[in-house]
This record gives sequence, C-alpha cells and structure tokens, in this order.
Amino acid sequence: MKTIEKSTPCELCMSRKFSLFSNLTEPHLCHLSDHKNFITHKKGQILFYEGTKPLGVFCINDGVVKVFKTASNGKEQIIRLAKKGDFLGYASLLGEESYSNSATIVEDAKICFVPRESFLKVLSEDTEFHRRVTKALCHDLGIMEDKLTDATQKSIRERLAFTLLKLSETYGIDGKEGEKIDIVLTREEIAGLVGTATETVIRLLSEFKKDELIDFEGKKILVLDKRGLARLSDFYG
Amino acid sequence: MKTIEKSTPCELCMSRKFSLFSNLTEPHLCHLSDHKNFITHKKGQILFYEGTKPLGVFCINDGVVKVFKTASNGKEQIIRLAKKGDFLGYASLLGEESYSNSATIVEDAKICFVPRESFLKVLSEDTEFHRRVTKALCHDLGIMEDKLTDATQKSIRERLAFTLLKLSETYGIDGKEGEKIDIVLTREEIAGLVGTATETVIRLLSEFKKDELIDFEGKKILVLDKRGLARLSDFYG
DNA sequence: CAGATAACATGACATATATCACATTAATTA
DNA sequence: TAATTAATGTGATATATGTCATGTTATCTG
Repeated sequence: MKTIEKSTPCELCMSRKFSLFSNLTEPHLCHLSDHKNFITHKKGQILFYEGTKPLGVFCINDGVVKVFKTASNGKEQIIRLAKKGDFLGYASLLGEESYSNSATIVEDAKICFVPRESFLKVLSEDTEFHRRVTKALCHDLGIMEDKLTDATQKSIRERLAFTLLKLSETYGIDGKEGEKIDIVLTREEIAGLVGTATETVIRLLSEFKKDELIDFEGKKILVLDKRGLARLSDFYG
Repeated sequence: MKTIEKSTPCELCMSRKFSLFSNLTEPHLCHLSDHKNFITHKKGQILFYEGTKPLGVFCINDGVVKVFKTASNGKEQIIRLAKKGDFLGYASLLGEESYSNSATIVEDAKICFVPRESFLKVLSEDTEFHRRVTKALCHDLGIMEDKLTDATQKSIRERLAFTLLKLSETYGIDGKEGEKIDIVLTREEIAGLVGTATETVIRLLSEFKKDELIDFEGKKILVLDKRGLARLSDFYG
C-alpha cells in the first residue's frame, strides 16, 4: 500500500519554501534529509489515529489530508484540511500527548515523516525555528477560537457558505465560469467540515445552486457568486 | 478604578507555583518582579479588547477572568475562564497578532502585567520555559478541538450538563448538599460558555433542578448528581 | 461486466432551540 | 428609599435542522 521511494532531499524540496522548515540551516536540512522517510499515500489511507502516540511529525509535500475528530455520535468533525507545506502531528508531539485527532488522505499525497528525535533536535538547536513553531501554534489557536464562535453562533447555512468561500480561497482556480474549488470532497466530508448532517449539506448545496451562488462540475464545486456567499455567511455583522 | 499596589515579588508568589512561571531561575524571577505591574481589578472591568495590540502578558494572581469573542450577532462566546496561575494574552503576543479575543473580570482579581520585553527576554533565555509555553499552547489547541467538536455534534442540553461538570471540577467545593460551584456567573455568561441563548440556559437549568441534578444556593449552583449530569452530557458514547 | 458498495438525492416528520414579548425579582444608584 | 437598571423567569411561536426511510446514480471490485 504505502510506497517508500527515493525522494527530493529537504534542501531542494519546493514545498518546504512555504512551510515552517523554510529557514533552516544547511546542516539541519541535511540532518532532516538523512532521517526523514518519504511515503506516497493513496486516498483513504490513514496517517494516524486519535489516541495513539506521535512518533514524529508529518510534512506534506503534496496532496490533501483531513484532520478530524470522531464525535461520540460517530460523525467526523474535520478540524482542518492540510495541504502542501503543512505540518501534521506536531501539536500532539510537542504537547507530549497522544494524538488528539486522526488524519486520513483526501487526495493522493506525498508525505515526509520526520522522526521525533530529529524534529526535537532541530527545535532545540534552532531557537528561531522554535519561535516560528510557537507563532504557528498561536495562530492556529486564534483560528480555533473563530471556528468555535462560528459553530455556536452561526446557522448551518451561514457556515456552509463560509466554508465554500474558505475552500475557494485555498483550492480555487479561476475558470471562465467562476472559480472552481479544485478538490474532491464528498457531501459527507463537507458536512464534517461544517459540522452538520450530510443531508443538510446536500439540500443547502442544491439551494445554493438554485440561487446561482454555485454550480457543480463533475464532483467539484464552482463558486459563481462570492459576494452572495459572503452576504449569506454573515461576513459583515 | 484600577489600583496599583505594592505586591508580592514573583519569587515569593504562591500562585506562580501552578503557573508556567513555576520553574524560572532566580535572576529571571527578579527581572520579572522588577518590571511587572500589579493591579487590582474589580468585577466587570476590562483587561483587553479584541483587535488591540498586546503589550505584554497578564498573569492572574487571584480572581476569575473571562476570555471571550463577540460574535457578529452581538453575543459573547466565552473561550475560557481563567483563574489563579493562568496566563492571558500570550498567544496573541507570541502569534504577533492583535488580540483574538477580549477579557473582562468575572470575580475581583489581582493580576500582574508582565511587559512584552520582559516576557520575551525570559522566553528567549530560558529554553525550558519556552518549551513549557509551547507545550501549554499545544494542550490548549487540543482542548479547542474538543470544544469545536462538542459544539457541532452535541445538543445544548448535553453541552450545558458538560459545562456544569467542568465548572464543578474547577470551582467545586464540597458541602453537605452536593458540590457547590463557587463562582458567580449570570445565566447570560453560562449561555456564553455553552454557546446558546440565555433563555435556553434558564429553562434547562430549571429542568435540571426539577430532575434533582442540581440545586441553587443564592447565585451559585449546587451539583447534586454528577453521574446524572455525566449521563446527560453523553460522556460515554 | 455483474454485483456490491458508496455517494447522492428527496420526502416526511419530529423537535430542540432561537426569538420576541412581557412579567417579576434582585441589585444598583441617585 | 425611591427610581433605574440588570437579571431571571415564563409563555407563545416559528423554523432550521436532525433523523429515518427509501430510491437513484455513480463508483469500485472481483
């Protein structure tokens, strides 16, 4: 299933440019290159499970990974979608806790695994890197506060509209017919992202389509009217 | 309004024992003592506003502070209640962002303000301290993930029951008639904590009382039946 | 390619919860 | 202590959304 291949060394890795590893020293990059593990993952595969111990950090070279929690009712709450340049599992590692969430592949991915010791070595030797990691954690915390507030104070319709806007921001590619959200998510996954039932997403999406806010192109969503979605999502008070 | 008084030096501060500052070196503690600012705050006063720039870190010596976001509908979503030994505002400071939330005093508080420079100095000079801060941030992130999942997947009744359990865990003092939650929160504040409307909290609380899960003693809540609340809060699948 | 499975869709229905309006009680302030 | 204001409580009502049932379509797998 999982394939281990020859991979680009970290020094030459392009997706690194946009990641927390962007400004490491040459020796540290070499150290990571020597110890990392490059693996190709197919859609649906599992990176790690909630409750298990983190043995290192995942660094996405390409593809999309969903990070989610399984609620007591069995539904998945997607915490975030991670893409090229994103790190996974470092919060649990640095928090010295078991994984607080699970991660599975949404779009075929190339991922480097950096073992715990290597990551911690770089972290302790490069204060500037540690500072950037801290900063990223703080930023994520602010995002989670926003998400919590939205979850409790906004309607599902508002949240779905907002989710579509966010997705188009991250995965949008311009086309003649509006912006295409270039990532395949099932309705169930969108529901997990918004925090609602699959049927509700289906209904609301076709409502949005009827209102000409979006359209469908195969399995992908076309955003036709960003302002309309922004209005719906209660962007401004 | 705000009173500046002589205060215990950090070296002798008792609430420090349970805080992130617990294991600092003597010189660093002295540095903090020299530069901190001890202020007594009364209920209702504001510590900082969302959107403003953090100039330092608040360290609670005594009292209770609510950290909240104001949603677009005007309601307050309480992110957390901070108590003795807790830090405030460090995430925004370290994230190099404006405050992502606001903070006001819920119970009269004694709070030390540590200016940005002093905090950053200690952070950069004491790697172990930096590691503990990082660890705390990671832990908070996990908590926020739980909260988000609960917010989207659980009912208000479940969340209220859970909130009461959490409050009794933190502020509970044993009495003959069950455990008293020794903190005064308005129904509106409980609503902000749960993420619901004030009226809903009022109704559910009297339902809980009718079902002999809780009772009221003045403005405070008595938890009579923890297991009952745990069952209601869907603690186990 | 057939059969199985997953994804999508739609209808019917129940209900938890938000909202609005108003009454009562408690707390604050002049 | 009267007068305001804040907090609590209750009733009526609307509705968004979850749930269940069922059907259709697409996708996967042997």
